[in-house]
Amino acid sequence: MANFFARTLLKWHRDNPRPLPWATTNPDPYHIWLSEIIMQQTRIEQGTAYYLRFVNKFPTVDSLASASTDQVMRLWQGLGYYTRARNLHKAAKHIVENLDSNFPDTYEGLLALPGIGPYSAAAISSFAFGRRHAVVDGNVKRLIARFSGVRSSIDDASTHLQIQQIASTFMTDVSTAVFNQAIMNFGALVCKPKSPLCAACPLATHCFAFQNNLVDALPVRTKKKDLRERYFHFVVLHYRGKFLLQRRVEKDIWHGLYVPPLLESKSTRIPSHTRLHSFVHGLIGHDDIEGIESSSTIRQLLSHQSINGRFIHYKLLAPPITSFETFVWVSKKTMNQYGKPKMVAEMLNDY
DNA sequence: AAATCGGGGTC
DNA sequence: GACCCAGATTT
Repeated sequence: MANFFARTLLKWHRDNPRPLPWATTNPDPYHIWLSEIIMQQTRIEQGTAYYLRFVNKFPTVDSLASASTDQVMRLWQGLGYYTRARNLHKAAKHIVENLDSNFPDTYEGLLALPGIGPYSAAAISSFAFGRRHAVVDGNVKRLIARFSGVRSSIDDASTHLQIQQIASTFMTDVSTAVFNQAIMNFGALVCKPKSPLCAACPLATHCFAFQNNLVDALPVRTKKKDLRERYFHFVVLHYRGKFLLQRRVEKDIWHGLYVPPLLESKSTRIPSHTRLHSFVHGLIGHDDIEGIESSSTIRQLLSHQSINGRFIHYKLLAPPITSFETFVWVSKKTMNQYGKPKMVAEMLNDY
């Protein structure tokens, strides 16, 4: 079975090339690493443009390490899961400062870097250094759950381990890098989540799900919980051609991005005049302001939250008295230096 | 083990 | 709308 799987998979791979900018005949570990971090939980079609921008702006790990946090976050804007960007930057600095700018060339060495977990350690160690570690990503879990008839939830850690072992068995006696590339491509292009191409699938003759009419029932996934509704009232303070942005800090969404100061509430209802003025006073030390306009509510769905955002604009009638370390007063021009969440970037572009 | 972290494409 | 993506990290 293992022999059939690998032989068939690799033949399909030869017949169906999928050019990827970072997968060249002479792979650069920096390029492989960069691509793997960017592609975590991201479709190739979405992430490739970001990869090209990063590798163009930061051609080497040294150039990435010397960049500012704001530069990195700005380039990452729109890609989501921003902890990836901060860990990418942290790892780059670590490699330059402590590893003489050389990437670890083992699975364990890579795993120790921030932002690199089991999948990325397997991917980078195999693609860049030819190490024998089978990758297990969403594609591989789905494909093997169907092919081998894995009935337990692919979200369980024990199932993940089981699939990892099956993949390792299938990988025997073939090039690790080619096998890993092939199995992910196959999962993405043939054994798709919805409407997989079973009629054209070369593995179908030995596929448990196909033979037992369970293709739509596998893989089994754990039901996810409902979204948390949140209501953000962004307060946009305008003063002499500039407006205030604030860097978001840890333990919430959009860490490291910049947003107008926001007042969170339990409903879509606009906060009271009193509460808004008190909030502004806490920010700039006075509330000598004049309301300009308020937007309607904009809804943005995240993986675990539903954000209902509203923008309330004020003009300052006196200069700000107080400030905070996270504040930046930006103009239309300088605002582009800072990474912002989608709904904030769109509001500023439209305003 | 479960929760958390974005945004976009696809059906 | 629901699902899911070259997952990792924290709780």
